[in-house]
Amino acid sequence: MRARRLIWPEQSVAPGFPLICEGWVAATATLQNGRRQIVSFLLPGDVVSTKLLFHPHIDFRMEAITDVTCRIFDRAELRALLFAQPGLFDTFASAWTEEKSQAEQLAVDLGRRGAEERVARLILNLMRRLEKRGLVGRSPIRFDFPLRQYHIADATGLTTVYVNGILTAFRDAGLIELSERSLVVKDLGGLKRAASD
Amino acid sequence: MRARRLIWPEQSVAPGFPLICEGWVAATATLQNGRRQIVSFLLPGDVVSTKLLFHPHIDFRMEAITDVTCRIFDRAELRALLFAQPGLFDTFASAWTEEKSQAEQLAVDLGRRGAEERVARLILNLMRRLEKRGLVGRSPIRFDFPLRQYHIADATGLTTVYVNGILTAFRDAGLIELSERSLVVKDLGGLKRAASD
DNA sequence: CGGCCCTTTGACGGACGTCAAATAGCGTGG
DNA sequence: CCACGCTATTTGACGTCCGTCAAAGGGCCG
Repeated sequence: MRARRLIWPEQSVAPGFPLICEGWVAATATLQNGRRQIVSFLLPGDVVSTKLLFHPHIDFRMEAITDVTCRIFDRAELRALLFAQPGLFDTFASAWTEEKSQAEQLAVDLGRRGAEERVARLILNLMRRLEKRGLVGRSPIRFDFPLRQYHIADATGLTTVYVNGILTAFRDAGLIELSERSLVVKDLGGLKRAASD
Repeated sequence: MRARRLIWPEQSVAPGFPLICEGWVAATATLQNGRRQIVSFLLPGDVVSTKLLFHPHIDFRMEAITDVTCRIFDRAELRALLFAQPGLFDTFASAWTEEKSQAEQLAVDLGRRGAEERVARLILNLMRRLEKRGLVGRSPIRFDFPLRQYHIADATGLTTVYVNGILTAFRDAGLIELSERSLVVKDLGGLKRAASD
């Protein structure tokens, strides 16, 4: 699927159990007044949502940030496999747990953290998730970062204008470099400190 | 367990798979700087967390709001039962899905809604959940509401002072009556409007 | 009756949003 | 290859929502 395209609209029915192979996807909620909140980013290797195994209903607008390829499994088939293989079920349970934990952490961040903390934590979270996939380069710490500033704003509950100020502050403080859809963490300790983490 | 007592501290190990029989519980995250965020309220009939079936690790501080009684099931036993009875698994999957959905909705509210909306939505959410259990009286719409204003503040990411202002505004607008740990919704339509819902 | 916790109220401050305009990138078509 | 238009970034001035601080009532329990 092409970048910046809607993959699935809100309240639609998923065609099966999709897994992201390449690219980044945003799961976005839209309110009446037009405000948007990104509930999660899906990275390569991520399942769209574990709940789709049992409820084919998509809760959020799914939007391709980059070009995306995904593979769609058959629900019934996969479900049968899950019950047949004990180890596979545990893997699935872990993914499930991880999803919920991410959502709860997001709520805590949005409820009780300041703007800089939120942005710093978003960057660090994405970094950690990409690290598990071997998608982060070491010395310097570098990874693909296709998010626009409005993605960051929608994910952190801020405005693009304010996010922009925070990013330039981070740059000026020598914490990160960000250009060409690529992010370099120049001062990991400093960034973690900004994230209170 | 007695009201206002800690049931389980953060990062502890649950003794099994607990179900709340009576009373209200708050699942709370605490940050270094002392700020708190309530991630969910547990009402009578709620499972503490579906993930405890597979990972006995408690992520949040569990605090009794009222006196609480709960029943603790054996993990292994329940897990076996789950795979044996097909219908039971679906019920479980629904509870799982519901938990995640609640967490995501909370994130959206905290990220993109104003203070009044958040408070109104909290009240309506609790009302809907209590309704399913038959714990809401009709004409007038009335239910037990044991939350202190600081609970509301911690759940909505606000301060007690500001929450207080909102509640008096709701009272002055004739939307609710709140006293003696009991809440009457006097103008459901108005409250829903305040919640943009 | 006294102490503690909770609620209520007011004045003030700050973090973040809004509005606006200029600049910079980026893709598309001639 | 250049020109054009759209979209994204950047910057500044100003506004507002909500937080902070402080103090004065209420309620409840010992």
